[in-house]
Amino acid sequence: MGSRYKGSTEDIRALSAFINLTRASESLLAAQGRRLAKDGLTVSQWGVLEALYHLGPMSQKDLGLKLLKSGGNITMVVNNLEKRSLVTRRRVKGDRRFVEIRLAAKGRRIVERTLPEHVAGIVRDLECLGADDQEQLRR
Amino acid sequence: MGSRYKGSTEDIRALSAFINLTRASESLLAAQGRRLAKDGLTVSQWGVLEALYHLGPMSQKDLGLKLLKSGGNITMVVNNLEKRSLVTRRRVKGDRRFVEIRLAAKGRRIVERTLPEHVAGIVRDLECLGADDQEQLRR
DNA sequence: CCATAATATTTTAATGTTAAACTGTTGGGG
DNA sequence: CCCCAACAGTTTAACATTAAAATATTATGG
Repeated sequence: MGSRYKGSTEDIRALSAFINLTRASESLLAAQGRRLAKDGLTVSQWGVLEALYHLGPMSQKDLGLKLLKSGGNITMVVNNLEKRSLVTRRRVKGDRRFVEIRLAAKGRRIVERTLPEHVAGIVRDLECLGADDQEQLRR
Repeated sequence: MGSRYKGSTEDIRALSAFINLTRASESLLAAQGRRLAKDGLTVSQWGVLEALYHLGPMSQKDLGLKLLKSGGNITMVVNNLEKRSLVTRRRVKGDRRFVEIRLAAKGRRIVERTLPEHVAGIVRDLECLGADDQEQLRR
């Protein structure tokens, strides 16, 4: 949004807040993307791997709910992870509609090797904000 | 990011702030996307139209700097706007490397018709935050 | 003047993203 | 028992996004 909209004071305040929130978020996400790219991963792929690592195997449906993404999107991201043998797909016995996604050994090794570094990156990116600001962000 | 990472208190605070910032931003952007979809526009297309409306004709290079997007991306978004006659492309006399993008009459009408409504939407989405919070967001 | 570096844009290949249509599978009501 | 609604996943079409290679144009140092 441009900064030249001629509106009320509240309008300008809201637009400015919107722009800054969006810019800050994009900037953090881009920084994380650059770090992940060094390990050949995208932000979405990392989201899936980390969810599986912390929560265990789950269906694509659950991954979509967890990551707030559409079913079609999860299919695509899981495809790309499966191609590289980072996760496995298995039809669920008993209800063959579901597919259970599971971290493969290779995927688990990558998560365990890179998790500390990626957490450290986020902490570093956010340390410019004081602890109070970070708390505030969690309103 | 999952909420189960076993790390220090600062780690958890930073991760939590990161998640909330990202979620909030995605949620606002999604709401704006839904509003824009009613007018057949995407968030990116709206960004270009609004920049041209408020700042006047400019090169794709400048659009990219303004919107923080890659050159290839601007080419694509402008293509889609050009197809629908919302903007025009013109090689710049004097330096034919540049392409000047200009709001077409149809594009200008759309912006003028929908700008107030989209600004109102953002204000509405952010009014859950007090004025102080919005100010804080502009740190 | 000219070879070459720099610059703006386009193209390409890969991934992400959604909505909507489509394919199987399951469960329930008649 | 069987039809059909509900549900999980896949596919498709359209758009977004980037990095990197390719094109075209301009500027510049020698």
